[in-house]
Amino acid sequence: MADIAVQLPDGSSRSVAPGTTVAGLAADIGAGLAKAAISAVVDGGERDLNHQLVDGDQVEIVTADSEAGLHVLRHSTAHVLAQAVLELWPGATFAIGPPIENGFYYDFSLPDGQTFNDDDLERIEAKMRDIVDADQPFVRSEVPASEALQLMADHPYKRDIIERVSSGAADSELSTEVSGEVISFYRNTESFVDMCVGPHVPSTGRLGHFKLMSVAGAYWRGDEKQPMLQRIYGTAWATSKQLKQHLQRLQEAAKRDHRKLANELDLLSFPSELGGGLAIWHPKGAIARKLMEDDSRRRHEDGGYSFAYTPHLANGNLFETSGHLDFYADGMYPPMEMDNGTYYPKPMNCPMHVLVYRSQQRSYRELPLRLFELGTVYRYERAGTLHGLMRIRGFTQDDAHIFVDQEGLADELADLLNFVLDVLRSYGFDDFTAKLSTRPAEKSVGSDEIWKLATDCLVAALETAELPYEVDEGGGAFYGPKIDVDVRDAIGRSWQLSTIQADFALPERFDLEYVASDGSRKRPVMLHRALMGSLERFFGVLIEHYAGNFPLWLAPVQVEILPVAEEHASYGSEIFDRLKAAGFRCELAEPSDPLGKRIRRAKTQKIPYVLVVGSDDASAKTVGVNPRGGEVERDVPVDDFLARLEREMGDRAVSSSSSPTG
RNA sequence: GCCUCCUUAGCUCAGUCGGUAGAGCGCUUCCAUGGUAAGGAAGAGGUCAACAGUUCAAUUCUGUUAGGAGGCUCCA
Repeated sequence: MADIAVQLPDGSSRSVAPGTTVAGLAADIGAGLAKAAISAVVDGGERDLNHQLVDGDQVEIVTADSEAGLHVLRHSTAHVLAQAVLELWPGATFAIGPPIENGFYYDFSLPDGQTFNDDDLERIEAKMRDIVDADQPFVRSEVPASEALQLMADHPYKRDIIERVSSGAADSELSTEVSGEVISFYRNTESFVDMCVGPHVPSTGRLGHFKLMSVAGAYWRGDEKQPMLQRIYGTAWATSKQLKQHLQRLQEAAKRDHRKLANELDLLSFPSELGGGLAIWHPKGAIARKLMEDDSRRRHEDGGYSFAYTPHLANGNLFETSGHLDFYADGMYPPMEMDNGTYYPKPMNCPMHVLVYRSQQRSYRELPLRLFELGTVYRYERAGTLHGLMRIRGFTQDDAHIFVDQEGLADELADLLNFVLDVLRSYGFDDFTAKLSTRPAEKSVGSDEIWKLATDCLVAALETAELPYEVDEGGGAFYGPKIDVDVRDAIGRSWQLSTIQADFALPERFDLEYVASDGSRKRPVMLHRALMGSLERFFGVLIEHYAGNFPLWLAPVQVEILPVAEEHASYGSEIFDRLKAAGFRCELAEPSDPLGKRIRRAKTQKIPYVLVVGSDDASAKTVGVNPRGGEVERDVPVDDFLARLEREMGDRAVSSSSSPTG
């Protein structure tokens, strides 16, 4: 029989004997590849290593160092998890177990309402190691749906999947489980078989660099009304080194956790007496916050914004008109009955800014009218969703509402996006991605023309700013399109911070107008935008981004001055006075504790500069400089050190000196 | 709201197979005067998250509540 030819990804063709499997092809190409091979993509479809090739196949061999290969490893590890659980808990049933970022999970339901606890994870993991050591093959078979239902007779969730798939109702969530007319299964032993599209590693011996991480509840099909299953999360990698690195990354992230650092650096706290999701800012956190607020106000002043102040409570009528009581009541704090009205803590600032706009007749000459406020709002977030500063019930937005005519929309949005990026850059973020959310299919307010105009302007702004973006087609709110800006932090995590949202609904609801140049009454477009989002959350992100090492301008204490001994105390306070007069935040540590102890204390507080001053310094008017993360420098003239501080402040130094008027 | 886990001194954590508790840091006082990451000693500090139940006895076991962590769901 003649050889068959298969195409490789580099465009070359290779002849192999008929009946050759993917594994055989890999071995034919090289021993290294044979060893690294996990699965293959044949003519666009994922296949196992023992899949037989036919003439003309386009073959790409997948190895564990690729994302696809890791996916297969993780998926196979999930099967091993399921096998272990089903062996350890007779009568247990299983649902789905897909690979996810960094690992996998599997959902189970245990008999008699049993649940997993943390100790169970160790038992399960030990059982999984046994299965890996046994090097069981993953044997594929394909059967029609009717037979599949019999095979999974004891597993109602699997049967549910089969029924949904065979009726064509399956969604993408199940794409790793089943697809198509026939249902495929992978059998590892006489007793363990799992329904699965595959592909899988050839045998469990290929696995092993995994760790079970946690147990959690998860609703069947992600639906609150469905039964809650027991989900086990694990992480899995191609090598033990990768696994170790992943666990180290988790540790690094844990070290930066803003809740931990906020406590260690005495920035703020969440006393239980206050209630969940509410923070108090301690003096050191409050200084940083004030600096952020001052910086924000200065930038808005320079950027042509007018300021507004609005109260924390409003009569319910306002939120009736704005529509928040219709659409957002679940997110609002409960009402207070008083006088002859019902009052609510405000969940948004926008209705109040609308009232500012409407307080007088507006002319086109006033547009764009930009109203800015550090506005504190209260939202009822469900108890289980609260998370430090990241998800909180009372918070302050750097909120602005811009009222603009259609002619001015394009310029305003372009300027606005630059303004956003400038602010983010000033906090050391430089890796941005954006998401454009467009008109939803179901229902929306506003004409086709206005939607098109606003969306086009947003696209133009993104392109002018050369910001990479993806489009969430139909993902916008019913009242207008928006741009979300994500930033990547110092350890590569992505945070959604800024939002620019067009709103065609509120101007309508509040009947907003301006007088156009031809004397006619027109309706403005309203833009909502927040740069930092909430100050609280932004500060949380900053703490993690900087790992608590705030840049000089933002550090609660910028310089710690340590006189070596009692006799240097007066020189120490001389330095303190000079730095303070120059506008820097300093602390002078009395020499009652040993020098080493005082240095350690300042270092653990992550203070940017520790100055040690002794006899040499007093006579020569110098300081010893111990910079955060740098080498000790001796005999630095005080003037030089001051100049260095001022340089490092950059354009933030402006806030401490009075700007000329006139 | 749901699932799992957690709550012991100001902080970080031990511990008690049921007989009301310890360490380090921090704080106070005394000694030590030290040139770049923890000097020494003494002292104060706890209704073992709260409430209820079982028990001769509960910080420990059980239940409820509150708060926290990780998930799920939610985030107009």
